[in-house]
Amino acid sequence: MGTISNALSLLNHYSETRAEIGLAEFKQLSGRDKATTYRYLTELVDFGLLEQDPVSRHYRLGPAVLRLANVRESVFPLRNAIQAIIDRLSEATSETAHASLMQGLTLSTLAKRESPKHAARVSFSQSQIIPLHATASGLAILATSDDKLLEQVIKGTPERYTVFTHADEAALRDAVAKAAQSGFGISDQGYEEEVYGIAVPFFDEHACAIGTVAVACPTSRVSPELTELVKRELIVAGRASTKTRGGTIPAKLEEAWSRSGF
Amino acid sequence: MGTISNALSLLNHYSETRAEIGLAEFKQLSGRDKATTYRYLTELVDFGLLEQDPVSRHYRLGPAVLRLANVRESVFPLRNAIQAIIDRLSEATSETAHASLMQGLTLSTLAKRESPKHAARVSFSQSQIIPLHATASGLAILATSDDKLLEQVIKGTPERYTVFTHADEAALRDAVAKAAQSGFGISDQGYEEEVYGIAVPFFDEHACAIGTVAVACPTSRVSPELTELVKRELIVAGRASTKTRGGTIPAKLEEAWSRSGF
DNA sequence: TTCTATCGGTTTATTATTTGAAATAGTGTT
DNA sequence: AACACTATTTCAAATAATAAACCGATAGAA
Repeated sequence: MGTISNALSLLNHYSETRAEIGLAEFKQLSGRDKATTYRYLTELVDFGLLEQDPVSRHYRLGPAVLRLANVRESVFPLRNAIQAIIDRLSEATSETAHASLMQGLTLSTLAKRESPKHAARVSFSQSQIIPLHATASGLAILATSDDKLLEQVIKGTPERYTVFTHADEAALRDAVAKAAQSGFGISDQGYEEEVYGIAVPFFDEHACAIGTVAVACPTSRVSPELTELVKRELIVAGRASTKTRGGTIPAKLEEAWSRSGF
Repeated sequence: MGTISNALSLLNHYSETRAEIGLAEFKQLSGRDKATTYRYLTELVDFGLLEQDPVSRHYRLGPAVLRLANVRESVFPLRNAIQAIIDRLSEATSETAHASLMQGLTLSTLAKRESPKHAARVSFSQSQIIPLHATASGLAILATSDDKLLEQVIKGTPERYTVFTHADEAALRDAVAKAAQSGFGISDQGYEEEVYGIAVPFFDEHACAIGTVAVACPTSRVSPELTELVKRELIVAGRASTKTRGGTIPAKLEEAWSRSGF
């Protein structure tokens, strides 16, 4: 750990519940010399990563973090980052992977990749609008969102796509409960015949599910080994997507995953 | 300038038009040794301010900037609210509007919007660091801040950007005095040719100017009607921004505005 | 008031770390 | 094979960190 890392690590002491930190407190937190801490702070202020309250003389996160975040988003929006995650997910599982973003009461595809490993694979339209009640991604969202969302979906009289679709209220509630319990949204031919999907959501800074990453494969290829691998990779992808967004994963979901043995 | 400032200044090379930068390019840009540059970069990557593309090995702004921005916004919400104000301002004036925050002796862009009404419009880089002496926003700040700020700017030998830049002390003092008198910072091609800007500051709870809202338009489109409209809308936007921040507008500025007939 | 303690900020000499330049390896391109 | 680039090493020279002391302001207690 060099000087830069030491100085930057000061920034990690800020959180939603810690907006301002004074010099003495920083000296305490970092364990370094007061003069050094002070020099770190003034350099961070000079760059704008921190700013100093003129009256309390305490330090808080500065305008530069906003400026940099603006640049990153305008140049490297969420989509590109998620695409990379999806590519990796598809590569690791040798199956079709996709990411979607919440859009009203549906999900819209954000990125996808079909693995070239298998000729028989699930194909996805980039422009597809995905219903919440009939897909793995939808169940993952419903299981980790406010209950009001589920009630809205039920009120909208979910469409039946296949004989396996959870089109009636009881079946849907049951599927959502199962997803909440396991930490994975799973759809066995609920949207299209012969397609088995597994999904996990990713989250924004309020631990609110904003989208999903998912893997879809032909039912003929489903096996305990494959689902185990897919689930493991989905957790990685879900974490990465959440991190990219600067979000946090709710503790409930982490618990569900560890209940499921991950 | 210490190590930290040197390392952080690498981040300033990113902009909307520069998403990824490689090691050799950074060495060029920073003028430092290759090994040092490399050490800087790896430390910035470790913290997450940068991330490295696994294939091109180039560096781009990392997830930490989003995380930090989220923390700052959740604890000190400003950007989202100001963005809405800027959108409205741009909509109402059919011109490019932007907001900036004080950062040391410069301003850093917080939000912007270009009106789609005109094909010929002023484009703004989100990453831009704005000098105080040459821009409408800067003059608005200088006119409503402690005189010490102006003295510091003068001591810093203001750079000349165009033939219109108030680069000498007398011209700058005059421009600031005019801004204080009228209540508006105005820059006629002081920073960029063909760009006319008008700005008003917004304030914190100590009636201290912390940022600006501004409108920029091509000089060819400037007219009494437009400047009148822009000024009216700027006052609205400045009040709204100040209110969002929980600040108060100094009586002096209110008087200047009413002197100007608003 | 005066004494004391705390906090932000600054200085100093000594000690420890970082830097720069050059040399070297690996990698992918032309 | 030559080239351009990232990555890593070496070590004398340059720079930063440390600890301790000190300043000035502020706040509370005697």
